[in-house]
Amino acid sequence: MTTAGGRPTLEAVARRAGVSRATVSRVVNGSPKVAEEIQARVRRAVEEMGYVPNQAARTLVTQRTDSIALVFTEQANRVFSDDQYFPGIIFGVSQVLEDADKQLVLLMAHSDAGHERIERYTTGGHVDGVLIASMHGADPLPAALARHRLPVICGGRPLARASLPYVDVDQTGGVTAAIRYLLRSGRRRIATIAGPQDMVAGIERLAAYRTALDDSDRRSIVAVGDFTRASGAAAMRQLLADDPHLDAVFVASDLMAHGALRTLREAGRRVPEDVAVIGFDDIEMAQFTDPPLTTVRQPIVEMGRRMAEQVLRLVSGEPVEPVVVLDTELIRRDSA
Amino acid sequence: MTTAGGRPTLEAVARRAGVSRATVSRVVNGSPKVAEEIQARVRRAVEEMGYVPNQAARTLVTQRTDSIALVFTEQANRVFSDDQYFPGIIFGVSQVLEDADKQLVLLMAHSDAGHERIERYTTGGHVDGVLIASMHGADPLPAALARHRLPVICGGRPLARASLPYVDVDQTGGVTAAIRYLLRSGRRRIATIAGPQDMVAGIERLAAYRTALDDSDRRSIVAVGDFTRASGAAAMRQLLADDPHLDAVFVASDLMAHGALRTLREAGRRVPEDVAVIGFDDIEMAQFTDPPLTTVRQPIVEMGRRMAEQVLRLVSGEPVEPVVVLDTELIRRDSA
DNA sequence: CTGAAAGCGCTTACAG
DNA sequence: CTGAAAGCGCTTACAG
Repeated sequence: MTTAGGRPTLEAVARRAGVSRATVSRVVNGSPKVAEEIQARVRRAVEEMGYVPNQAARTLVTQRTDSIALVFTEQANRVFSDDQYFPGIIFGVSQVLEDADKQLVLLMAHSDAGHERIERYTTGGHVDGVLIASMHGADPLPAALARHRLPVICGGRPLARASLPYVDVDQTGGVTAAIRYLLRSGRRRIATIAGPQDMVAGIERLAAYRTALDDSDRRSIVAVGDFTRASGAAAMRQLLADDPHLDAVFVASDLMAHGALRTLREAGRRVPEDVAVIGFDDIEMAQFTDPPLTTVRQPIVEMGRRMAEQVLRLVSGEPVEPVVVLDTELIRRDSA
Repeated sequence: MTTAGGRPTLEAVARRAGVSRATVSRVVNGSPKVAEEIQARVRRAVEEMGYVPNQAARTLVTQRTDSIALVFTEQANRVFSDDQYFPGIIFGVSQVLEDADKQLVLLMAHSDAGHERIERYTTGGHVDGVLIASMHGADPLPAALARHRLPVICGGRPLARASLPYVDVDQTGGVTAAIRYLLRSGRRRIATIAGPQDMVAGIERLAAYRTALDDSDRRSIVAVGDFTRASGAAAMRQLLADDPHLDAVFVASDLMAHGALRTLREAGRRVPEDVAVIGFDDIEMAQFTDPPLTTVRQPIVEMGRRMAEQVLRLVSGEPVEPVVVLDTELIRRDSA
């Protein structure tokens, strides 16, 4: 009694061990109320036959999949660039899921059809819970998932009205620390390169920049990028054209800051003497730019970990805090 | 007739449409031999009830999962750094799988227990095929999978004796082009920072460097890194200590080259005047280093795509070429 | 503590 | 073209 793939079934193991299917099932699932001796016999049979439970059959009856989906809906340009966000989140999530013996199913959508496929897949009972790693605009997915009563945790505050539990970093605190530092060190014309304004991280960092400047009565000088280096380089050119006398720039991601640094070098501006630059992220690269980048550190891997922990809690019916905010920290290097 | 999760079943749809389960199943699966009118009736019922087939039930009978596993067995330091390899492969694979309506299941192992879990999972009938993205040493996983007759495609030539189909880039061609270029431009002491010597990419790039130098009768000067920036910076320091007069260095990855660039700057060496630097990868960052990096471009996303295409072919019973090698190309910028 | 039996939600020959 | 029925490989009350 083996499957088409040649794998032995519960039935086969039971026969070999001279017990019923039910007993083998209990042993395999670690039920305590099986006689020692029989347990040993079953275990031996399992071992000898290389038995592995068929997950589909198990899922069909238990209604559990032991899988968690991690959803990225993102354009090529960002995933493709060496943005640290994606691998960082994936890494954190996979660590926690690995410990919990859950499977990580990665769902990526690069198109509308892909979006629909993701909705079908997640609401189709393939996974026990969903992690949404990045959202653009008022993504309808979270609400759709909530309607199906699927446990969902978002990375970053969802922009849609639906209130779902999420994990985020203290964007405002980080940006405020950066701007205050610039102010304290005597910078007078502080510009910013903002992130995409359809993403909450982009929106919140820009808002925090504005608020921090308002307090100090400096005027804001803004260009918008999309978190890639190329966009940072272009935004810096625009900023320099808009205000040739700017003496500082807060950049909403390290990658964009890297692009801005190149533009500044090409324009003959010295960093930090002429222009101070502060990034956001503190990816490894920040230590290797010229000059090394002063930046706001956000704990991306930790964010992935917390998201995974929260969804696991939800899956097992425990309550979770609706909002988890992780600390950010200004890391001083040489660029400001 | 709905499931515990509240989702409607085939049975429920059939009842509503006034037909049998078999007929609904045929319509849902696109069987052509169902009367037009009945098809319409069924489709409407499906629509109205928001029916989505239960994948577990389907898998149980068809023995297909419509999922493909992508396996990474890697230390934290590499996944965690902003290495382009992982997201690039994931991106390429996910594009192809998305088009084929297959699911990407990401399997990561950071520990021995994780390794075992992956073997259990993949051989346990959860996926139709496996992609192994990076291997260290003579990883036993490929052989284990082959034993279970699971379709497997490797990224890079497997080091273990087992001969499995793989997709790779033309490592030797790329390295040779780099070294010859250095030679032609009159460099006399050409060092290398090699990748980890338990990975085939590390091994082959070093071997190609040696061969190319042998031909020219220059002696080799070698330091070994692990593909991270920090290791590149350290290796460069060692190289400078070993041979203060070196005038060129071929670095086996762009990230390590970035680290090497910083060390050279700290040591007061000008690039390319004093020391020419050539990297390998051509990730986005290479355009933004100071100076912009001359490097060997390898098509990582394309490699992911090809791996996915191959495994899909295997899954559907078609034959595949045992070896696919993608071209590499020397990209000239300012560092050499 | 152990087993017989029902049932999870599908697909697919087999009849008609 | 359509339906009744068997069966995929498990888990889990229910008896005993």
